Amino acid sequence: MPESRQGEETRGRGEATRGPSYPFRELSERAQERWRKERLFELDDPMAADRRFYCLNMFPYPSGDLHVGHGRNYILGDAVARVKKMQGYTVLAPMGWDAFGLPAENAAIANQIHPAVWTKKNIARMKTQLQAWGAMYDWNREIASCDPAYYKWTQWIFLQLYKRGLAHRAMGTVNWCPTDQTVLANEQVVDGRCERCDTPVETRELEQWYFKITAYADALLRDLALLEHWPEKVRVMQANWIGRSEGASVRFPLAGRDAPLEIFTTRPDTLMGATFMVVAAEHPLVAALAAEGRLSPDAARFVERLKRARVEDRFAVETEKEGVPLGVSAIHPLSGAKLPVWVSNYVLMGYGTGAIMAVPAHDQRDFEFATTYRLPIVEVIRPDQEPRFDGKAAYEGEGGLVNSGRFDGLASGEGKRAIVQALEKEGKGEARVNYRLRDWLISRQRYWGAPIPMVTCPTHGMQPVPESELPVLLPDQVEFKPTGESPLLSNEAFLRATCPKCGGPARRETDTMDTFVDSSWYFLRFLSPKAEDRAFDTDAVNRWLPVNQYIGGVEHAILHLLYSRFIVKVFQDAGLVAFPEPFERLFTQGMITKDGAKMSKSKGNVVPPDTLIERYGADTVRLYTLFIGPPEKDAEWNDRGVEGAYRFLTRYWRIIEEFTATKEVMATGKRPFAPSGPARDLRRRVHQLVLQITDDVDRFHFNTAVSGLMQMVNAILDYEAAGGSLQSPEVAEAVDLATRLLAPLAPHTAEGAWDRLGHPQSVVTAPWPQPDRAALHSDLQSLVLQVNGKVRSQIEVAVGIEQEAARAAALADPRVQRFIDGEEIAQVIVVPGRLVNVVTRRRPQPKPHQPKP
RNA sequence: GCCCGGGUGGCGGAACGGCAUACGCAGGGGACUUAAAAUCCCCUGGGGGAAACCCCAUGCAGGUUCGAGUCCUGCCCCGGGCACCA
Repeated sequence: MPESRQGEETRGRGEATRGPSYPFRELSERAQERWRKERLFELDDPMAADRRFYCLNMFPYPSGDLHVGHGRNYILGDAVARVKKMQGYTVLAPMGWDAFGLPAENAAIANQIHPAVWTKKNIARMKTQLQAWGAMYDWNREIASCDPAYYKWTQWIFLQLYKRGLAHRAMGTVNWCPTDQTVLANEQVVDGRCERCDTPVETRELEQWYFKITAYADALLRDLALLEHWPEKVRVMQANWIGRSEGASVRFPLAGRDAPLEIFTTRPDTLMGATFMVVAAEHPLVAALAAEGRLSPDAARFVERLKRARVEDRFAVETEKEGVPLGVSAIHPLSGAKLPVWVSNYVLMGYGTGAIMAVPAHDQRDFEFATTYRLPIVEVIRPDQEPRFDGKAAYEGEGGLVNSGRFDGLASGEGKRAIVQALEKEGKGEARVNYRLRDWLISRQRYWGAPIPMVTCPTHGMQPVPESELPVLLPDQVEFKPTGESPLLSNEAFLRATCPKCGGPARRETDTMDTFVDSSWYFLRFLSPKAEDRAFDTDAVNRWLPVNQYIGGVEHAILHLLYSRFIVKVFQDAGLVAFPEPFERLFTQGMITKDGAKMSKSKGNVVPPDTLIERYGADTVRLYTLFIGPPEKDAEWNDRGVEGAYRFLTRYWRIIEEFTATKEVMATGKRPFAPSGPARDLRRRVHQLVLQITDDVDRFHFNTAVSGLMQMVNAILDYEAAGGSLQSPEVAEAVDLATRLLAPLAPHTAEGAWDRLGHPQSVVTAPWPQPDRAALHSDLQSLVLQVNGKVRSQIEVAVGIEQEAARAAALADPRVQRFIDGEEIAQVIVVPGRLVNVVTRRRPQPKPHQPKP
């Protein structure tokens, strides 16, 4: 659609506009050019900096266009970086690209464009957008995870984990996305669906690569306590995901078989109430029975049906509990009773051992199953009071042990200890901590990722590629077909490798790594982004990390943040870093919605920043984005609201222009002055706002910081309207303070203003203002007068008034007297400097009431 | 079911236990203009009143307190996370 001709001629808005405006285009261009030229955001020597602040936005996936919702993340980060810089820190604020991943490959399949080309194009586009916002990153440190210079070190990290026994290949039941034609990590399955494309996930038995994150389950859980500056919500989510539970591991011998059936339980106190056993369809016992031909046709059919079912149906809570007996008996380890073993859909292979002891009296799931299949139910826990087991539902609480032989009479806690002890003595079990966390499945049957640096030799088997041969380069020439096999299989030259042991021909691993491996260490790379001889500089990262402020979306609360913590812990154990956690402070910003929904192309509610920046300037968009609401909360975008921010900047700029009309005032502004009356009131207000805004930005309350700046500008304009001169020392001071406070939020405008105010240095390097205590001082203050807690009057009194005097003044106030007339004063509360509350003894009769019509 | 958030004008939201509704948007009225836009000024929670002023209102019901949007108890609703986790 052709743009209006007028839009080109006016410097302000797209429509024909006269009247006051401000030259935002010119200001933006000049400011950005200056920042680049003066290299104000570049860090030359990481080891030289003294007061350091590492401010990091989660690096984006280069999907194409950014919208204003993304902008919130970068604007926040940029504002924080600028505030810290003005507060005297050396700031590191780098940016990069999480550039491997499926969308690039899907674009390749759909449009015959190479993923590398598609990605590069998107990076260029998004970089332009980030710069248009005025977000200033140290572009000298830009990295992209698809760059061989980067993924060489992702591969190196794989080898370090392999060396430490933390990377292994294993057969297992894995999540399979039929649309993306690849396996998924547990963390990438949401409600039984692929987190990326929402396709119901299936399971497959495949051999895959895993990182042993479970070895760090305990440390990852324990060190959440160190993350006091993380949102509580994120810590809770991670703790739930790790899912630690204490209990016991118990081995039930199987009649006629060597291997016992091992189970995990959190309730060893209910052991004597176990009346049957249940295993998952994927349990090795089922496979063994099948192999021996001892699986009944019924059981075989049942197991097959379960394995084929979609994950979302199979594991939904509402799904009916179904089962089939396996015809095998387990021997109770303490009572020796024979317990039938069943296979059922309600036991999951992915948790514990994939087998349970069923205690129907004290577990609702077991109870439902026992009821359905008429299996015996034995009550073994009986509390002193109701509720207790009543035969209608399981009693899941604690209580005294009954029907438990020699354990009768013990309380649950004692019973747990006693039973575990008895099991240990018999060699049938022991206390055990179990985690919900599974190992991290990192191999993907896709092209656009870092190749896993392994080869298979016919004689020496699986061998790691020597570090000296890294990177294993991703070949350009492959066929992109959604076959479910890695496209790398189509490149013969890539497949040919040599065995590092014998030098003979070997076959290269064709799986690539999950992109979350790429992003679990990038924050370390920024300190030495171009280093060719190491992944990162240990001295530099030890000096700069943990990241002081990490900013990103809450959608990464588990995946990226857990993986990064894991990798850093591995590095700490390997002596590569000297800190236990990568991110000191985490801020998760809320989503920006439009028409009540998350912005997406398919919904057609995306607000692109480009036209807004064109029409109102980057600073307007920045200010509105910060003003829209508390940054941690979701907010609804309102195009009209943008105009409010624009009007504010226009008013501010008018002051700047009119003020600088006479520069001599600047000189007087520097001189000490003790104004009185309106000038003094203006100073007090302005310095109060300095205090408030400083507090606001320190606490990430950017919405109220913007509001504070609006109030400051309103105060100056009110001062002028009341007859005050803009060419006055008090306005000179107000303008100076407002400009510095505005600098992190609307940097282009503030930069231009700072220049007009006669400063040779950029406002980026100006010091953050301090309020003048003397200016804050006042001789008079208002005292709120209440009667029985209701505000009835307000008086002006001298600051520091004695309590007794305040009390007397309150009681003397005519309006107060009207309300206490004839009533006895019970009490007078004086809050110094704030209020006086006169409390009367209430009259017994109610106040006269208006009769209803 | 369990664990986090949250519920304040027409809307986004503000408020160390102390003047609820700051700031902005929208709306109404006015000034300027041939007119419109832009800009500027005034009004704008509900009810009553000519006015002074009074009453009511922060999801609901209680409680603590001289005083509660804020703290406590119980509920309702909305958003998010986890979930046959043994």
